[in-house]
Amino acid sequence: MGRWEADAGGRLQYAAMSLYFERGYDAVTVAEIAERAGLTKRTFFRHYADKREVLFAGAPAFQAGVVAAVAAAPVDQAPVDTVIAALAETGGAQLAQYGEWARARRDLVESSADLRERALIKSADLAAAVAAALRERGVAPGQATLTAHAAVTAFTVGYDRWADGNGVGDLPTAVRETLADLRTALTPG
Amino acid sequence: MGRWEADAGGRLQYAAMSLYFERGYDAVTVAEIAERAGLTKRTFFRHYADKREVLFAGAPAFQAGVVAAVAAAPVDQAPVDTVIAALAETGGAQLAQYGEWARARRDLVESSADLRERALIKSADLAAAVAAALRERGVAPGQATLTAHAAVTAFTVGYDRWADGNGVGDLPTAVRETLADLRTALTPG
DNA sequence: GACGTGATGTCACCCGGTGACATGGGCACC
DNA sequence: GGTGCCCATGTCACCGGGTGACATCACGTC
Repeated sequence: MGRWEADAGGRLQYAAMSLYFERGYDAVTVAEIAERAGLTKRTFFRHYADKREVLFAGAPAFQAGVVAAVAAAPVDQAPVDTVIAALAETGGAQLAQYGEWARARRDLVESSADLRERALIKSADLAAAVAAALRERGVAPGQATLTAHAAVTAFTVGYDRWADGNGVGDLPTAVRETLADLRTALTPG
Repeated sequence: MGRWEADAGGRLQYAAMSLYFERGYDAVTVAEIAERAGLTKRTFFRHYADKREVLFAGAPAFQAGVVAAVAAAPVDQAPVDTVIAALAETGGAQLAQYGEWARARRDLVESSADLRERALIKSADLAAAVAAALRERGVAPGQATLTAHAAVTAFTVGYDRWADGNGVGDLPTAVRETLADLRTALTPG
């Protein structure tokens, strides 16, 4: 490897993020991203399926990590606790390092309907993968779906709260507290 | 009213649904939809913001109905029960009538990533509106967000279960049962 | 040193979506 | 019963995202 300038995908990602932050998502064109990375529009689309996907490059690795953690967890706890632990720890390992970047990225995603949609489907896909992993462990299908959705909701809201604080504090702790709040919200009156 | 052929929006919606069902979402072009409705592409975009939106024309009314039901509910119950009742009853009134159509529509949405994204953001917007309505009633902000998300999840999953059965059975009942399952899923082990 | 391979470039194209401006039928108002 | 306004629609030109087909070119291999 290394015939052309190395790490074309990484350069494209960096160029895209920089331009999105500078000008806003809508005002940036794929041709401009490619140009800044020293490549062409066509090559951009060989590395990223579309203009949105470049902001979610880490999602597959995160999902794989969570699924692996669920599969490897001991079986002596409630499924929802297994999933929350997997999300909190994988998140702490792969996401928390970005610290204050998290908030800027979150604000960017929130600024565009297209990006919000893409973020939502990433969460939905994550929930579906987690549900499948739970079924693999013998959890009833219906319970697996609901458990996965609830845990991912707790994670997403907890991550948001953590990002709101510019990444100070512990991400896993924020997630676990959010799950506790979710349980409170569902307690019958 | 009635200068040109009446109900351009409705004709466009009917033409779009027909073509989507006939050929699949991706294989249909906006120009074709407009042509079948006896209009032009430009007019389509005056009635619907984009090619996806035509499938979610009822969403604003549904959201408004749910928000109104939440606002009008008695205050002597847990917030999550208020929201579930609002979702179940508004859903029963506005959605359940479609019966077997529901499944076909659901399958269509599921067949396209673009449509799945759009469906997800509609749910997210609904949850945000419900959360706002809860805060209006004095529910703490954090609890409002989580309550709304949980209730919308229960509604969505319950609706899916109901649609899987081709719309037989009672939608509100399916939703309430799903909430009960969600509570079970979150019970600490 | 011919050859295959794989990442990139080039080019032409389709389609979703929009801005600007023209058209023409109904309606109010005189 | 004209006159003029309003507004839904049509027309046209354009931009940008996304793709298919084919060329190119550096590198490793035999």
